[in-house]
Amino acid sequence: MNKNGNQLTKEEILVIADTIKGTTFKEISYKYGNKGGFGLVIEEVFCINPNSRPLPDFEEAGIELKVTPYKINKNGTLSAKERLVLNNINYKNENLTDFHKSSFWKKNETMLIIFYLFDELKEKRDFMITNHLLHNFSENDLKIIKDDWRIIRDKIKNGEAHNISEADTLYLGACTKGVNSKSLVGQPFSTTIKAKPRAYSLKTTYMTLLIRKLMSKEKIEKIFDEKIETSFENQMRIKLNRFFGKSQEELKNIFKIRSNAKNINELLLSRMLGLKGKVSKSEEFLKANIIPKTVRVEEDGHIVESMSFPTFEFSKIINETWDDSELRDYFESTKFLFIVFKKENDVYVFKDIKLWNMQISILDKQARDVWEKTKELIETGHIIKRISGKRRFTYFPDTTFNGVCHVRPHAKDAEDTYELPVKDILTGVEKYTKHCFWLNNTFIKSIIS
DNA sequence: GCATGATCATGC
DNA sequence: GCATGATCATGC
Repeated sequence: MNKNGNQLTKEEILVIADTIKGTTFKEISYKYGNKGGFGLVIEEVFCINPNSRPLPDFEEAGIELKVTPYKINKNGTLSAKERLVLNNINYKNENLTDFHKSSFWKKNETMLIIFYLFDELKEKRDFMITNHLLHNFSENDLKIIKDDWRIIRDKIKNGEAHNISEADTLYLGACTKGVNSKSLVGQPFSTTIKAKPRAYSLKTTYMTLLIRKLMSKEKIEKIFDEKIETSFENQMRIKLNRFFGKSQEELKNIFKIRSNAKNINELLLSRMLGLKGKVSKSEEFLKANIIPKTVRVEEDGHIVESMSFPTFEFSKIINETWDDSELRDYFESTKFLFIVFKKENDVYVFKDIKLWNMQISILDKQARDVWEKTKELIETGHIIKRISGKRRFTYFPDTTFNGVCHVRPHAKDAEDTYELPVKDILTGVEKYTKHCFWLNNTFIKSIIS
């Protein structure tokens, strides 16, 4: 074997990668010496020294080495266990003018990704390396990643490095990277506000798709076989152009859909984009973690309904802190595609689409306030305010609380409940109708217009 | 008329 | 059976 990993050729690297396929970390470190973490063990195999240089690990071959876990879900599908964390972003030194000169591109243009199977029932040293992939970004992925990079770059340029959210971008993220959430670093375009240290990363959902394409046979449809020329959102708009202005009924006729399912609009969008399956199961939506949502606008421009999200468990929320809460994680990692229908001459007409994610400043202020208030009410048993006939009114934050979101029932019926960790003071009930966080209709209107 | 509680329709 | 997406319905 070559003594210096930096000098290995691509072919030599792939040969070595083949030799560790099907082995556990225990077996490898027995053979090569145990230097600690998984990444270090693998670097030992390839005779490269840990470094944080701006160049790829295999300098000559131009390949960066990555080691990452995946898992088998309860339903048998595979998922990445975590995002793939790449190089740190040095806010002050990053090249902010040219993507091809950025630290991201210089280091990660080509990656050898080694996958190991995570299993919570096993000890870490028994995890097995099962696959590897020499990864180059496809043309369309690269287009999207360049746009993502510009979004991150613009935040830094605008002195907004502290407001970067993973959901701002589609595939390439800028994840926080610090010993704890309190460590902060300076940023070049703001003298007053420090930001969390961050690293480039490929989103968990992006990694999941890589894994499924590599290891499972399931067919995943792509929205874009053609080259993406403009932004992802605009490219979809171009595809949808001939359907704007058509009513729901017209669209149902065009695609011969008879269903009255409540997700009919997602089905229609899928057909309009030329997909056989659902748009939420398309490669692009899965990779970027985009959830489609219907918005109905009335003739005068107002929106009647607020927007629901998955329910939360009362007993879970009280054991969370905001920073590690399910709600924060959800809005920090999820993008939404609003499918906008507007009422015209008594029918709802397909108007437009809009990609949206909650900005960090709103997430960590208004959404947090609603969450903290909700947690406090559950902890103290202040749930029911009064009862009126069959209806039970609660203390949960309502639409007037701060104009962004509120808490309301979201269940099959009133008897569809989760346990309350603390009995309700007024009635003594120990379980309550499932609730979720809702985005206010007025807030959605402000996003759409 | 709007806010808030309640519930529907479907698919997995 | 239930999560999900969506909308209905009551009463203030």
